[in-house]
Amino acid sequence: MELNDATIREPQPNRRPGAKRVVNEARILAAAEEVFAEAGYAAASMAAIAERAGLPKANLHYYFGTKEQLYRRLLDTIVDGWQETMDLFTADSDPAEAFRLYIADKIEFSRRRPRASKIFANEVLHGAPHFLSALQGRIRERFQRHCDVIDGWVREGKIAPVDPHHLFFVIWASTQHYADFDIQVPALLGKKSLAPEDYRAATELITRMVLATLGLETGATR
Amino acid sequence: MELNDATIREPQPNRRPGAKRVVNEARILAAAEEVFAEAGYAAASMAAIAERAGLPKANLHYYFGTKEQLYRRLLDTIVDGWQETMDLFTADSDPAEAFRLYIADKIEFSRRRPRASKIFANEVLHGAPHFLSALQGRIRERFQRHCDVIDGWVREGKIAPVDPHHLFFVIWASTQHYADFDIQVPALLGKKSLAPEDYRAATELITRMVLATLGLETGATR
DNA sequence: GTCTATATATCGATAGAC
DNA sequence: GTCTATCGATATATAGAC
Repeated sequence: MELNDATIREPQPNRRPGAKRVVNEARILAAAEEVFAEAGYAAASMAAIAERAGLPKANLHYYFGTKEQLYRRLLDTIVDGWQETMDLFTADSDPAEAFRLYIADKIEFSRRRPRASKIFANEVLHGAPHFLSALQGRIRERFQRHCDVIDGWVREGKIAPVDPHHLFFVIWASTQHYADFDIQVPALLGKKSLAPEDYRAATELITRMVLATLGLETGATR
Repeated sequence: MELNDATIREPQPNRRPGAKRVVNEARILAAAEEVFAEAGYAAASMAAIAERAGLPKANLHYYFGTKEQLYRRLLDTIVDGWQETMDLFTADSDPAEAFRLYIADKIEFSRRRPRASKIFANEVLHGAPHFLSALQGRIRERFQRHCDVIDGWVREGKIAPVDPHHLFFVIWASTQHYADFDIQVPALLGKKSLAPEDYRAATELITRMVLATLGLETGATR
């Protein structure tokens, strides 16, 4: 379709066809992330998402079909970038530096996108009905390869013997705790919300715990 | 009321009056723990709880009034026993032994009552609407006293310097992970469900991490 | 105390006018 | 493409017979 007078009735004639779809889908996804994180999948309502997106409820179904399709689209985008961070665990990377960067990255994600972390936590908490097959399939396969790298470091004597699976479970649990429990943590610290120094304290403690366990502690805790 | 012929129409005449109430409330609470854990508060239905308890839906309202009252009763009983375990952190207890026992106890709770842990996690995850005031009040006060004990150990040189708040956050996150994420953990391990040795591996790793961080590692990892 | 029947509200999803 | 009106299902809660 050419951009001539025939397109004059289009709301934004200077954009390519479908531009409005892109904008509206982004608005809906942003609203959906908020509502799904606050309420959970089952309790989230399409009406609430529509209201927060500033669109009629029927538009959501026009763009995404069903509530489940909208949710899965959101869940996929969250998890896709999830494992990429783990790619810094390669056979020839420096163990201490790799764990340092990984933990800092995970805490930073908890600070910047707590809602994404909460959506994932809620999904797993209630049996991962939309995600179990991926978890048993591609997610596990990639996770196992990263664990193999850690096992290699152990065999080479670069780090103390450790079960990499459980080590990652502890790192994930600890770092994601600062997103998923971001109501409880400041409440127990007697604060209204978490400040940058709280995230820094968490990063340093978790890093120190991991490095000490692996015999990589360089001495001072900084 | 005497146990004479006048009581013959009672279903269980040998029990005291109100015994049936006790039995039915227990059945309802047990069913509610399952349904609330699987679905979350908002998505759990009184009909589902009634079905699992083997009682008509109206009986639940007769015994507990509203869905929220039933939920709060359940939440309170869960959290009440929660902090008691922390009482083994006293000024004159042995630090290494206290953390060893505490972590083992937390993992054992995750293994035996994963649903209780999930109900609590779901509550906090979605803003703790039924629990925030307790969290900012009595829970925090008691937590702070336990943190003061740890601070005392640091001043006396019994353990390496550490922020007790964040240390407990990491311990809670790691131990409760094996309940709240009990779908993900076996899936990533390539198992159908967690075996006793998995919980033992988790306990030993978390204990080792904490003791190493506090300078309490006795040498061999066992 | 127990349970059927139902009131009222809200859910996801869609038909159909524009 | 957009939005109003509405359908059928399901939610919490309760009235009232037993």
